[in-house]
Amino acid sequence: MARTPGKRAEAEGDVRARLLGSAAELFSAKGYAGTTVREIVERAGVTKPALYYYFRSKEGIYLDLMRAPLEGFTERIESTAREKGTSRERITRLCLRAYDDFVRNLPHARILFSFYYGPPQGAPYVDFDTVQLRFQEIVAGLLKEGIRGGEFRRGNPTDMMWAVAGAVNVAMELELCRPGQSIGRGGIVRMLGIIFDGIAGDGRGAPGKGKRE
Amino acid sequence: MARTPGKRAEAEGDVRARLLGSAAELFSAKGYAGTTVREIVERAGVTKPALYYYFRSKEGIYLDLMRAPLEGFTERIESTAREKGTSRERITRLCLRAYDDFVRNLPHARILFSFYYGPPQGAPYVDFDTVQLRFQEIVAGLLKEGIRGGEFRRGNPTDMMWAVAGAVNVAMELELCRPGQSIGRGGIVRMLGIIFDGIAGDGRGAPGKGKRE
DNA sequence: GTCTATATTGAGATAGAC
DNA sequence: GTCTATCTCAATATAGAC
Repeated sequence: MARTPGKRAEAEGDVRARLLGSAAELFSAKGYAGTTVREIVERAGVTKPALYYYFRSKEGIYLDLMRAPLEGFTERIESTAREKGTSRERITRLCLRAYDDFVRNLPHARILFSFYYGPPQGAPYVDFDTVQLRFQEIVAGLLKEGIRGGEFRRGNPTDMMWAVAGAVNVAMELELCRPGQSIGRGGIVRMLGIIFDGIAGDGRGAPGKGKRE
Repeated sequence: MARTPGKRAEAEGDVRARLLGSAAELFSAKGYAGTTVREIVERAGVTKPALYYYFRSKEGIYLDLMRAPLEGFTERIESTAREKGTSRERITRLCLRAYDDFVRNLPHARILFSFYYGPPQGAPYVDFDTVQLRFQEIVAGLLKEGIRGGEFRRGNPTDMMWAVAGAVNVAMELELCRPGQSIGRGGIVRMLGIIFDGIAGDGRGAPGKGKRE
């Protein structure tokens, strides 16, 4: 709980915080199973018992690490979804907000993704699905609104949602796996533009600008 | 090399093949680091020295396992890309072919994905990037052709490629992470339809069918 | 609170019999 | 070719001094 720093508060600051930072980097780079307690404490400049003192186990420091970035994400997304605008604007804004959150917590996101797409590696379960499902529901809801209001064509909102989610995923995955080639926020806006306006056309207009004749 | 089965060829067949199958399932389910050779040999109904006899190490069986599904993929994709049709048909066919290959080798694909999105877990490097890049190049090439030929609007073919790749990825990831909700080949065709024709429109036509007035 | 030193377990790998 | 039995090492975790 409330921590009273010991007699000698070292230059680098709180031992607990250093351990958390060290664990984030290592889990992110080498995975849960691939990271050893020895590495975590060495990078933090302390010894093993310090880790076992603050967190009860390797699982403990992992869970403490993952709690923070997931908390609040859903609230931020839901509040963003309530902001005004056309359906198109609101969907774009929502995707950018999710992407911003992702980039802001890149090391944590890397860990979450590696468990989502990969095996659990013996790490304790962290509920990522609920957050993701909520995002998908909200996008699908905005698409339905857009269809009902005549802003979008009739069609299956679930399929549309997956196309949108695919675009956001691609941007995140590039940021994760090919940082040099990342297409960033601009890329998301351009991909969404393509999804909204389509690739097929009269061969003269550019997507997002090509008006019907 | 050529294998001469020992005096007693057991009911279940080749020990080597059983070991490979066992390793595929376990690596796929628990990751490389999370899988022990003890588990592999137990599931195969043999003992450790058998594994070390056929493959020289844990790394050895892993590499033997991953070689097969990657070999030939690029050739199949390139040959598919040469088949006739409109750009739109050819892109759709290409995406479906890649997806079919993915589904056919699901356990191997799961392992590849877990290393692509996650940390290497101490497993030896397998070149997945080259295969993926080639696929992306081919899709981008078909998109450029479609633009040049007037079938598609002008626009950035790289952005279009990412939108297409995102759709294929989503279908693969659903198959991988939510098999019950998988949207399958039909889902890919519908998402590509949305990407080609766009979501925005006159509010009356359905994507893929909505003709200009 | 943080250390040194150690217990304990389970991993990958091998020697050598058959 | 496949086994039993074992080696070696590194991992998580802890006891106990300061």
